[in-house]
Amino acid sequence: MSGYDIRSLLENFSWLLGSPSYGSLYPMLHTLLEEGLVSVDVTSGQNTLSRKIYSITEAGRDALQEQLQQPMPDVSLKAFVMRLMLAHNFSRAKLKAYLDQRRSQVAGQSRALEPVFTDASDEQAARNLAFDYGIKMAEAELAWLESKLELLSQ
Amino acid sequence: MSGYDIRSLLENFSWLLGSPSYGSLYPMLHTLLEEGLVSVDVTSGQNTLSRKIYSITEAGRDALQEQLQQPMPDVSLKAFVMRLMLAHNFSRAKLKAYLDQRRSQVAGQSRALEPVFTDASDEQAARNLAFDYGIKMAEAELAWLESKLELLSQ
DNA sequence: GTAGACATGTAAACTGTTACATGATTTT
DNA sequence: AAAATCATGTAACAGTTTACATGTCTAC
Repeated sequence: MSGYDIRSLLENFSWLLGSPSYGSLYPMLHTLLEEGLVSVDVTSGQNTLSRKIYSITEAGRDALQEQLQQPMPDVSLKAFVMRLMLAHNFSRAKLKAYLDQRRSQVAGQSRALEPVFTDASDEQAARNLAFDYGIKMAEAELAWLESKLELLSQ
Repeated sequence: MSGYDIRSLLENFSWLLGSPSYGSLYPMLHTLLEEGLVSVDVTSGQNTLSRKIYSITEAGRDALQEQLQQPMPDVSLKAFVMRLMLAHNFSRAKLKAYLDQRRSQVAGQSRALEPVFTDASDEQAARNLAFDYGIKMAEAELAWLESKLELLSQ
């Protein structure tokens, strides 16, 4: 994909994982190119329009695989969605293990939220919106994980 | 609250909105103090333990109110959760309008995702996990918004 | 022909994290 | 008495955005 394409794709998910600005995206593509993790194919139109189509190389795929192999350092939603996008680089077993891991994570986060929620419930009902939201979103994610894990175990 | 307390609270939501490091949190509190948007009350223990309890000032509350008044520049989940936490600074009507606004936003984001989802569905089933996740999370959030809006309209 | 989308790129400014430094209190 | 947690803070570094700069293609 081109830098423009990557940004457009990521833009669809901006609410969940944010999307990089061109000021960080283009320099990063240059760096990856230097490191040989991606290759580029410049498709010129009639005139001087240069559309640079980047592709991942074998070395890039290896580096990605290695990254995905490591335990997730960041437990944020953003990190999860990013890995979900790269899920085709997982084997079926790896994907299952990953979703399993996410399930315990979300369950733990939800449990950690509950005491905070009930402790403040008498004072400010409005403030508890965020807690309620967190718990409900965690529930929804757990339901989604369950359904995907069921599909994978068949 | 103290800097430590603020971080602890935000830590509970780190998966949804991330929580700042002390390296950004403490300097920010110093800045707010200089600007008069917060005041500080130093509670010393027996020895030299300094626990600094920060409180929002009138000027701070005004500044916050003004911030919340403005249309949200950032449509990310993080920005939404942050505003939800500050919801007690909204009037009932403002809160309702805000949730309404969020509803159209999420509905739009979900709609924007759907074509991308179906377009690639034949190729890589694994990659579509992220799209499916996005759509299901949007559905769950819309359901949550509906329930809260119903409560507010009573 | 012009407005909007497509397309790439750089540099300054800003924001944030990481690593370090210090010390008290509480729990085992 | 050691370990974990509570508690605050700074400076170097890393990463990102914003603003700028440039030019093509497509639909009206």
